[in-house]
Amino acid sequence: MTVSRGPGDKTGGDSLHGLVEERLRQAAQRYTSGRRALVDLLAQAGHPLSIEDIAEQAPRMPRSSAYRHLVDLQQAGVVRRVAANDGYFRFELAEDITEHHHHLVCTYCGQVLDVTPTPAFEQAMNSYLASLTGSSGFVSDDHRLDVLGACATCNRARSARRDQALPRATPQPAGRP
Amino acid sequence: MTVSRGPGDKTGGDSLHGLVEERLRQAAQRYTSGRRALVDLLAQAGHPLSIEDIAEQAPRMPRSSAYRHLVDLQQAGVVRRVAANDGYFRFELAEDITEHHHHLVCTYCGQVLDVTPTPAFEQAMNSYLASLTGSSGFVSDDHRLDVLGACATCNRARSARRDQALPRATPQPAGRP
DNA sequence: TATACACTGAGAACAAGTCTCAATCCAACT
DNA sequence: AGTTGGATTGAGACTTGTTCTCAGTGTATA
Repeated sequence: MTVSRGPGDKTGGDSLHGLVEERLRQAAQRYTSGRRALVDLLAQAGHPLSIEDIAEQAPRMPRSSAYRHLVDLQQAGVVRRVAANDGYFRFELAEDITEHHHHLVCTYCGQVLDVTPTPAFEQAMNSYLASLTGSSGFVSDDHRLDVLGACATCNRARSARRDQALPRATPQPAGRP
Repeated sequence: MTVSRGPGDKTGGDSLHGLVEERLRQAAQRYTSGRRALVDLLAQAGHPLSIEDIAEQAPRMPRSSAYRHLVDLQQAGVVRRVAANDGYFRFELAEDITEHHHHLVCTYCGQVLDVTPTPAFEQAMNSYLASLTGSSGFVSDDHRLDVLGACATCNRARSARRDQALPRATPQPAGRP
């Protein structure tokens, strides 16, 4: 498997913007500069972005516009909204635009990394999902696997000083999560 | 695998309350009637409950108390808070009190069901998680798998009238999700 | 009984995400 | 070039799940 921090395989070159433009057109929407900037951000990040991340990297874009663009792009099948464990939404490009992946969620620093599963594991996953329908009647359209743990950096810090407990990321988010 | 709607294997009888009381004691907290009522609710549900579910089934309990109990129980390692795809939190008993399970999330009616994975799949999962450490340096403590799709009821409705699109659960939650 | 501290209820406060509305942009047509 | 209709945008008000505050109540220990 590969851990990526850049755009997925299918997002290289200009095919990404062509694809997005086509999907927006099918939804009777335009591919304006604001929306293009958002898609660029998501493609370059290579991992789900929070609205805070987006505001940092695109300070000129009002949040209401960012949220609206994300809704529009989601409805056009370009963006997927994922609920992280801290209760805040994060946004990423749809999997059929990048590629199927899972998330490595570091519970110490809060970082989310993308990881592409091995074919062997995806095969096991698919036969498992198929068996669900037989036993429960549940028909699966999609799945999401989040692996919780410590990223390489935090793990090094953790083993460097085993006597001290590392602080966890956002244990009790203040205000409305 | 089994799809459960009742308490997990380890929650039968009175061992559940003894275990919870012990964990609360270790956190210097009491196992009061309000907290016991919440634990009973979660154990009987057998699937993650929203604050709305809890308010329905325990109308006498103020929400502020319910939230506070859930925070306390979470800190004592009794309850786990899960972020559903609609942006609302749901609450369930910790896995080491019930048993390891995954979630079937119906994207039509919003229902969340628990499902216990097959040993074969869990074995594939474990070797996959182990391989992550080698390739990325990420050390996994835990994982969560959510299967998105249509539950048996919604799937029947979906195939009964293929010409009509079924409404999706909370596609655009009004106000603050 | 006295004391200390944990627990509870009621409601205020907070903030992520959504909605409203007036202004602006853009494509298509004349 | 000018018009027109509809999509897009920015600013800010609004909604509402969740957390915080505070005064009052319960409870264990001495």
